Amino acid sequence: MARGSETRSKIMDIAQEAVLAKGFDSTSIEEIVASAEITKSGFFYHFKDKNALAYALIERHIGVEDALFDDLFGRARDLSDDPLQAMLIGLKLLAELIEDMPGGHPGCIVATAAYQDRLFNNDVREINARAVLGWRARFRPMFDDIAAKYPPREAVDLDQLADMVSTVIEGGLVMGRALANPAATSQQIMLFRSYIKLLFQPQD
Amino acid sequence: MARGSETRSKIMDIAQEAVLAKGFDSTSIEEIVASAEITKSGFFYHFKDKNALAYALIERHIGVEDALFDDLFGRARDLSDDPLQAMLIGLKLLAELIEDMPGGHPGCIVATAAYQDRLFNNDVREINARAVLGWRARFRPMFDDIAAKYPPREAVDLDQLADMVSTVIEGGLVMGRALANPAATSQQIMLFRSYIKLLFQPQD
DNA sequence: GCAAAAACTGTACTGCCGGTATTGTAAAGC
DNA sequence: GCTTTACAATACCGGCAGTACAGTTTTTGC
Repeated sequence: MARGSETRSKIMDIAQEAVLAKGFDSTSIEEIVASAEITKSGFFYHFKDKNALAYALIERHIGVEDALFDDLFGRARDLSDDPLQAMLIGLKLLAELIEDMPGGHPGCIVATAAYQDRLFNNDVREINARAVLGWRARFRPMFDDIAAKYPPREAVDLDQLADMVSTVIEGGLVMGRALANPAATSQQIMLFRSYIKLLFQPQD
Repeated sequence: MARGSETRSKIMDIAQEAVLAKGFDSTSIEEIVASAEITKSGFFYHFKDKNALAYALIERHIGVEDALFDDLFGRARDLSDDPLQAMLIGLKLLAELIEDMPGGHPGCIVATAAYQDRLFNNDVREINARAVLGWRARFRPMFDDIAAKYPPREAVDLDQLADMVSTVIEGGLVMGRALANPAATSQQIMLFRSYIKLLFQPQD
């Protein structure tokens, strides 16, 4: 029992590091098994193919990220009872968190999956979509609360606004990679925060 | 002269279609040469490796896109002398343009290149970075003009704001793919437009 | 009109990689 | 003590990027 899941997570750890550094397709199974000091048979015992590995990586990542976001926006909510202030604090904390992340954000895995669509099968695409919809489900109620208290100055669809969190992060990661500027993502999050402020905060 | 460049662009046309549909790595050279009715030797006569093909595709795409943006924001500028209004009109036109694009936006090529970083060599990464900086150079002066006339309500870095155009588009494309919703990108552009409006437009 | 360069064809091969197949085996659980 | 789990070992297939090299046609420059 213990032995099996240990090997499995060892494979996943090694794979995740390589995938974040080089991308999914340029990470070979043979390289992973060599690094994990197992044989190919061992790998295929745990994962029926490379898709299954991608699926497992994304699934695990979603869990970690959910816990992280629960903590982060929970703390923000502790710091202010006001839903708008809590959101602004949460976005600031998020920007700081991402900036401090060495070697980039694991969200790359999800984005990579989105772009290499045909490379993956339906299962991987579905769990990827579920992850994005999970973010929407997380942020939408927060924006509902904010909008209930502070009428937005512009008519906006709150689902689309919730999706903008993902958009800015994923887009920011792409920009960060393209420009070799790791700070890009957090800068873009701060701009989004500025938008939220202008959209909901009453003028003095 | 004519024959050579004809074959070359035929290869690129076929490759581009396949890359947009399936991604770069799952488009094989053998498949391209079969479709172009040439031999493998013919392909490698024009492109020394797959990197060179990617480079050529991105380079050509940048040219097309530049012309397209010149036209689009030129028309917007014709419709209004005010820099803010011109920007808002331009973003609206951009959102409509992207929405009407069947089969997604060619910008995918650039984003794919950013994400499959290690898959490509330095040349490809550099031209990709140049493309992103080109967008910044395009939008930054526009925001300078706007900010000179309408002082922004929030302190923002105008380079970062210019980069947000790219961010929202690239992020929107990722979201669109993940959710299988082609409208996502244009919706996100319209949210960015709403931000620009709130940031610069004087309150009544 | 002819030589040289450009634009290929044809064939054969290497090496990496994902995935399959099969046989065997040490350890854990019941 | 028998079965299941968790692998190891070896060998192989097919797809694909890229190379090598020799030969052939088409275009161009003089």
